[in-house]
Amino acid sequence: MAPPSVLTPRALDFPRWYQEVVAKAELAEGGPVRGTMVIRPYGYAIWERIQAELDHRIKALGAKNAYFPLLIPESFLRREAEHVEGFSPELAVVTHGGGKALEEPVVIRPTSETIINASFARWIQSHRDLPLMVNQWANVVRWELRPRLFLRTTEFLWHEAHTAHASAEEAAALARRVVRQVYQDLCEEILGIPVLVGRKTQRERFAGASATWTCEAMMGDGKALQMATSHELGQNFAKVFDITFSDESGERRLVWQTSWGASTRLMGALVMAHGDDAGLRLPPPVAPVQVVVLVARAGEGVAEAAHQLTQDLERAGVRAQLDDRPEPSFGRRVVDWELKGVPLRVELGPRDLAEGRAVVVRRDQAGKASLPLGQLASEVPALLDQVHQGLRAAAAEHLAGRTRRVEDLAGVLAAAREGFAAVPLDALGDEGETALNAEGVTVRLVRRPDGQLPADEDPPAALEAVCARAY
RNA sequence: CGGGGAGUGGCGCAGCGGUAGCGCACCUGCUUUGGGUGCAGGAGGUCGGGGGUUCAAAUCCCCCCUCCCCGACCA
Repeated sequence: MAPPSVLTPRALDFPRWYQEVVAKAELAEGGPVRGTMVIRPYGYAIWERIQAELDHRIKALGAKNAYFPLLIPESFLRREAEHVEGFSPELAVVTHGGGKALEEPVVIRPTSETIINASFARWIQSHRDLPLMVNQWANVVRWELRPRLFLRTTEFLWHEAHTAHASAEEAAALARRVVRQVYQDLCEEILGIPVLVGRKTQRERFAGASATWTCEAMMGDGKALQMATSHELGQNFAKVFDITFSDESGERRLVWQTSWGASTRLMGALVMAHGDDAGLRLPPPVAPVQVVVLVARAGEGVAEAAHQLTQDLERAGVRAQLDDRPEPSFGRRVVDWELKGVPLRVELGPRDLAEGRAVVVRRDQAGKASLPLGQLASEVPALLDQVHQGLRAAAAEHLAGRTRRVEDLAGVLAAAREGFAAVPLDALGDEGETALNAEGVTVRLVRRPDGQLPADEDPPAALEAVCARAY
C-alpha cells in the first residue's frame, strides 16, 4: 500500500511542498493584501501552544507583559541613526487620518524599541527601578518584497522583550542567557528542533544593536532558518531617548539594554524541520490534537468503544479527538490526519474490537502496532513522548549529517550546497563573508568550535563561523 | 526599480476568431468503507478593466491595472 501522493515530494520541489503543506494542513493562507497572512484555526492552535511555552519562559526570566501602541511617531524612528537606516525600506507609513493629511506621519511598528524606550525614559529614575524587563505580544509590519507564509510576511505576530540594566555586564549576560534558557530550550524541548547558538557578524546584526545573538536551525532541505534573536543594545537607545538613573552614589548614568524576540516564523520551522512527504509532523507538546481515534470501519459496538477510548485518553491528560465520521472514506481520513501531523493515530474496527485491541500508528515512523484496548490510555503518554524523541532524533541526525567542518572558502561553498559549513573565523574574514554573500551563502553565526557562545575576549582564531544558505 | 511570465467558476488549468470547457473541491442520490471508493445527477464564470478591428472577440491590436517568477534588505 504505497501512500497516495497527495503532496509534491520534498525532493522534487521543496518550496512547493512547503506551500502545499501549509495550505492542506489548514495552517494559513495569504490575505487580500500581498504579504499578509490569515492564520487558520488549526495553525493558530499550534501558535497558541508555542506562545504559552514562550510566555512561561519569558516570565521565568523576570519579564512582565505589557502593551505598547501600534502607531509610532516617525520622529521616534529617526532618533537612532542605524535603526532608521535599517528599517526605513520596509516601513509602512500612515500619512492620513481623520480624513486629513497628518502633520507628522506615523509609522506602523516594525519593532517597538523606540516607543518602549520613550516610556522607559519616564519609568526609570533610580537604580532601584532596575533591571526593568518588559515583554509584549504584538503584531508588527515590515513591508516585504518576497513574502512566504510564516517565513517572511509583511505582518507577523511575535513577542518582543525589552530590558534595561544598570551595568553592561548584566545586560550582556542577560542577552546570552535568553538565547539558551528561552529560545534554545523552547526549540529543542518543545519544538524538537535542535539549534546552533552563536553571535551574528557585524553585517548580520540587528539595526541599532552592538551585538546580536541567534538560534539557527536546519530545515529539511539543508537551509538555515533563524529561529529567534537576542540583542545587546549597549547604550545606543539610552543615549537618544535619554534613559538615565541615579546610581547608589547619586551619579546620573545611562542604562544598558537588551531586546529579544521570536515570531510566527517558528511555525514555518515546524513545517520545514519535521515535515515529510505525507505532510506535517507535529511534536506532541504543540500538537492541537495529540491522538486521533479513528473508526476504521463501522460495526457492532465500535463507535461506542471508540468514544469510550477517546474519553479515557482525555482523562489521562491527552489531547484526543474522535473521528467517527462515516463520510470521507477511511483512507481519506487517514491521509488528512497525516497531513495535519497528528502524532498518534489509533484505529479501531470490528476486527480489533473482537480481539479487544486497537491499532496504533506513530507519525514519526512507518509501521503499525496493536495494543490491548485496556492499556491504551495508560500507554499513550509514553508513546507520545517516544514520538517527540523520535522527531527530535531525526532532526538532530539530519543536522549532524549535513554539517561539515571545512578549512576555506571553497569548502564552505561546497558544503553549503547540502547544509551547514563550519569554517575557522580567521580563514573567512570580512572579505570572505562578502564573497560568500555573492554566492547566496551567509554567515549564520559565530561560535566556539565546541558549540559554546563566544566571549568578547575570544580571538578570531579561537572561533568558527557557521555558514549556509538561509530562508 | 531592471529582466521574464500570467490574468478564464473556490483552487489548478485548457481553449487562442463562431458566443466557454476539464481536473480537484462543493451539493444530491445510490454504491462503498481496514490507506485519497465508484457511478449518476447538480450548482457555480459579465473569460482583470477600458478602447479599437470584425457580421462575430476569452481569442487579434492599443492603453491601463493586478499578480507571479529571477536580481539589492529582514523575525
